[in-house]
Amino acid sequence: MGLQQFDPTDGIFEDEEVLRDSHTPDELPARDEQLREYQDALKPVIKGSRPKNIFLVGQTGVGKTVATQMIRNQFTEDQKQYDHVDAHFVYLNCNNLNSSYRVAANLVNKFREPDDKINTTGYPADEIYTKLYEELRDLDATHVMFILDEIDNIGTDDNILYNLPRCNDNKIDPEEIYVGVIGISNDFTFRDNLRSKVKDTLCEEEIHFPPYDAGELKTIIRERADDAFVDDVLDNSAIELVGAMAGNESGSARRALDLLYKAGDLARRNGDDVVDESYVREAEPLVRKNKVREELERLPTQSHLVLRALLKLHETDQTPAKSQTIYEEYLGTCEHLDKASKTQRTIRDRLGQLSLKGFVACERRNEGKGSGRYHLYELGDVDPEMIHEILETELGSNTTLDEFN
DNA sequence: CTTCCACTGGAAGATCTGGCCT
DNA sequence: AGGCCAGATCTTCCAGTGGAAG
Repeated sequence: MGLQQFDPTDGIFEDEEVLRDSHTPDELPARDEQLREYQDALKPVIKGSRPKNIFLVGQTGVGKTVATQMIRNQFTEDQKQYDHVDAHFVYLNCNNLNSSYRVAANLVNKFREPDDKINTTGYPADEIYTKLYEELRDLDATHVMFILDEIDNIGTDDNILYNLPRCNDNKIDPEEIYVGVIGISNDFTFRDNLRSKVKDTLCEEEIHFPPYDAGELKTIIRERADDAFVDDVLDNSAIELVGAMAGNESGSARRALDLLYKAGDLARRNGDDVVDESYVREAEPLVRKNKVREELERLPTQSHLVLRALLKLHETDQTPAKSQTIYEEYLGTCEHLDKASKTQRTIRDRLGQLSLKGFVACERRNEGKGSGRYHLYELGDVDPEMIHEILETELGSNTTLDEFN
């Protein structure tokens, strides 16, 4: 059989990009109240006075980032008709930035050309702030609003959140530029762990984004599906089921759209021209499994080694096992694969992390005097086959290097 | 109620990497 | 080159823990 023609159309999707995370929709259903609050909170900026700091909280996939993009676009458009205000928005996703220092360094780079970026380590802490303030002074604008998405990543190191909202007090003349912060977090406890001074300034205006319920999710799905799918392809039963599933579980629109995309993808591969609820059912475990797989792959080498040791114990029916037993198996694994081994304490930390993520199940035992207190570990709710596969590629690839020596 | 086991997990600091500045 | 800086990861040390046994 010869090659088929390349054909941009398929029977299912009109524009599958619409279902992706990067897509900003024109409408944000069921978020009218939040959008109104958001606009109100930005009023001081359009008036040309000192901005308020804004804090958005809500779980993942409930529209915080999308709302911010929409508001930002609207604001940028509206301010064109006024001479007295020229606000810049600087967006930074703090994913993987676990300290104020790194956030500040990344903010500096937001103002710089690609060939002029600074490195994110090596400077004394206050120099980073000095550099940041210099960039701000050089900026030709009346306001700058820093949007710090997933700001909870910085943990308890809240320096940046202390300094930024206060830099108009001493570092930067408000005549030059006003500075405001918009913090976005999906961790509800984050705000409470901040120093109270920081909390008060950052959360001047707090906007809460609740999870979507099934009905709201269906509205969102219908809207997106209109652009994403070829007309009449998406069966109503699929919409109902995706809405119910995502609504039940997380209230996350992102999750609903992931599901919808996967269902469509399955139908396309199957050569079908209707996406109905059976495809959604088929898609659900695949979407979930994919998430787990990605997370497993991202684990550091030491965690992979620990998993490998545990997997071996699992296969020889020696689980659940004490950390001591696992450690001994781990030492054997390291030797076998010619990797440097770490101390027991480190491996205990790894086990703890694995169990937090749910890859490992942990049960505390206490047999009192004579046998003491300890933990028993076994594989968590993960398919051992999948762990095998992943370890093969992550660890096994190193052993094949031997051939080249 | 006290003892005591066999770990657990917090704290502090060592070591290594990668980068800045003079 | 040498001093300094921050992050990441790991080591060392050890007080603390919880509950059955005594």
